Amino acid sequence: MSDSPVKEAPPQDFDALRTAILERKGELPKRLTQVAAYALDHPDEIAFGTAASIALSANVQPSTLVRFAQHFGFDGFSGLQLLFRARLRERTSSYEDRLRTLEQDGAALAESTTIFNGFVAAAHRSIDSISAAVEPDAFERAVTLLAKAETIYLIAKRRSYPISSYMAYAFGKLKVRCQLVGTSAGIDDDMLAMATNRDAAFAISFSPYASESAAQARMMASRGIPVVSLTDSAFSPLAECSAEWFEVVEADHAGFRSLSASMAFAMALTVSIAEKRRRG
Amino acid sequence: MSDSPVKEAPPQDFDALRTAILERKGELPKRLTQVAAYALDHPDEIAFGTAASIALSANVQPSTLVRFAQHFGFDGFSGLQLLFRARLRERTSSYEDRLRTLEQDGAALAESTTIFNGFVAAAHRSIDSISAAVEPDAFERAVTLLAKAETIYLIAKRRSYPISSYMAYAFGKLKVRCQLVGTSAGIDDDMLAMATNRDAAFAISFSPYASESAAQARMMASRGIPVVSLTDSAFSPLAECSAEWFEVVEADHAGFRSLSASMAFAMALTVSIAEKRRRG
DNA sequence: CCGCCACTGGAATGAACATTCTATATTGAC
DNA sequence: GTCAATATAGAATGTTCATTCCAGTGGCGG
Repeated sequence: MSDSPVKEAPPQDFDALRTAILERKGELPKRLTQVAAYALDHPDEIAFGTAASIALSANVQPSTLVRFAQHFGFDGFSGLQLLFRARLRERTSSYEDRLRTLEQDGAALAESTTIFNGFVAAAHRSIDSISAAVEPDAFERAVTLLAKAETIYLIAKRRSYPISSYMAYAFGKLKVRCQLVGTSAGIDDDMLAMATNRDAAFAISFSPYASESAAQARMMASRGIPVVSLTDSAFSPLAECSAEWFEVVEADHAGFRSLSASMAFAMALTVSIAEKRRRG
Repeated sequence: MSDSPVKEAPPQDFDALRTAILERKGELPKRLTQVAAYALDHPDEIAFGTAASIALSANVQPSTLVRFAQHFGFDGFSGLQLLFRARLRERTSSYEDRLRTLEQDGAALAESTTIFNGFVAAAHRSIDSISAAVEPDAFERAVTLLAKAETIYLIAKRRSYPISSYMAYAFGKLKVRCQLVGTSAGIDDDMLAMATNRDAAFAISFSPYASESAAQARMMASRGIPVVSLTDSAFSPLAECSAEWFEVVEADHAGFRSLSASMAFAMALTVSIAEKRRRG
């Protein structure tokens, strides 16, 4: 009893655990060695399975798993399992742990620095996620579609507007004809009315969706004008009326999103379109 | 009872489920739609969480999750959860070979894919570089300076305009008074003339520098109005007349720059200012 | 205006689960 | 060879969880 409260601290991340296991694997009892080997060989099983199912496939008793976890300082098996799950999550976005370290520093730093670091990390994650989410084939189809349009109509309101306005600027430089919709009040619908089916539209809208943008995109689609869209959820009203649509989930910091990933996407699209045109 | 045993078969993999959800999202009741949106937007949460924890963060009842799963032919929530877990298992590998394609650039890939990858990589580099280049102390001083201004004048033309327009949008949401300069032709100087030394300005300009922006910033400075600026070189005309200035070098791809890093910086600044004000 | 039906929230239920406990087995020392 | 100490198996326990059930609500058609 006298020394049991002196619990050694459990490893905080998967790598630390892995190291600890390898260090101590020589001095571990037979069954625990067995568990150790199984854990390192089948980490996914540990992450998803229940104690019973893991015990079965590792040929040990469930209680052995618990004792194994306790040997490494965890309260029980569940605590250990968390590390295996966290590992799977982070596989996807390697910047998540960096973000966490940044957030931990928070205490000593000025608040503005914390916010800055937060946005930098969020931007990184967003860009990782967009590069995973965009299908090269779909992107190519969207480029083809927009490249053969006579005029590209850019539909965007509110938060999305800065993106379309930069696209309009770049299109101008690249000598691609485009029409920015949503700039000054009132005349939007008149401009859209001039679109023919030799044109195409690119719409951007993030939650909460501006109902106008959705309505305008739908209208274009119903007139046979192909619509490509960028949005943040498969549930966006834009998705259903678009010939091609892309999902970008901007990671947020404290509820605010920077448009970093969307900007990268928009530029890639813009330049790709111009390039495709230039080649005929 | 007569037809309830005729259960429709549940989707067998994540993509099938996703498709099914999107198909039926129109005819789903309110709460189930909410779950559907949450599920597609936060698949990782569903994979790892418990029904209770997921219900909490999706703002529904646990029972709703079960009903949702049953609507799609599963026995219960657990069956649906299996799909989300399977997806995560598979993604580990698919994410890795996505990275591999990113590296073996050019060879067999469509040009648009190369361009896309290029912009993603450029965005990453830009953000890395800005997080290294911005001095926390200078950032803090800039925030302090702008936070105590009555009105913040945002000066930006051309390529920088999308950034300032997003800042203006965010400031609006955050109830910080600001004035966007450079929007419609002609009245800029009149607006700036109204600025007092209780105000402040934030100017953005990248090479090739719009001479107007530089002139306007200089004019503000000469009237004792503090100017903070974001630019891409120490030789920028903005640097010399600014109380604080920051350098962001957007990595370019094929000569075109996305504004990813500038956007992250702008949002960090905007939110920091609002936060500082809120605290008094 | 009334009654029906689908939807929803919340509590009740029962199953699955991790953990603990105890009897038994194994190991190593003297 | 015997004893002590540690490890292990398997049953018992108490908790957490998904699921079910029921009452209340709102909307729609008669």
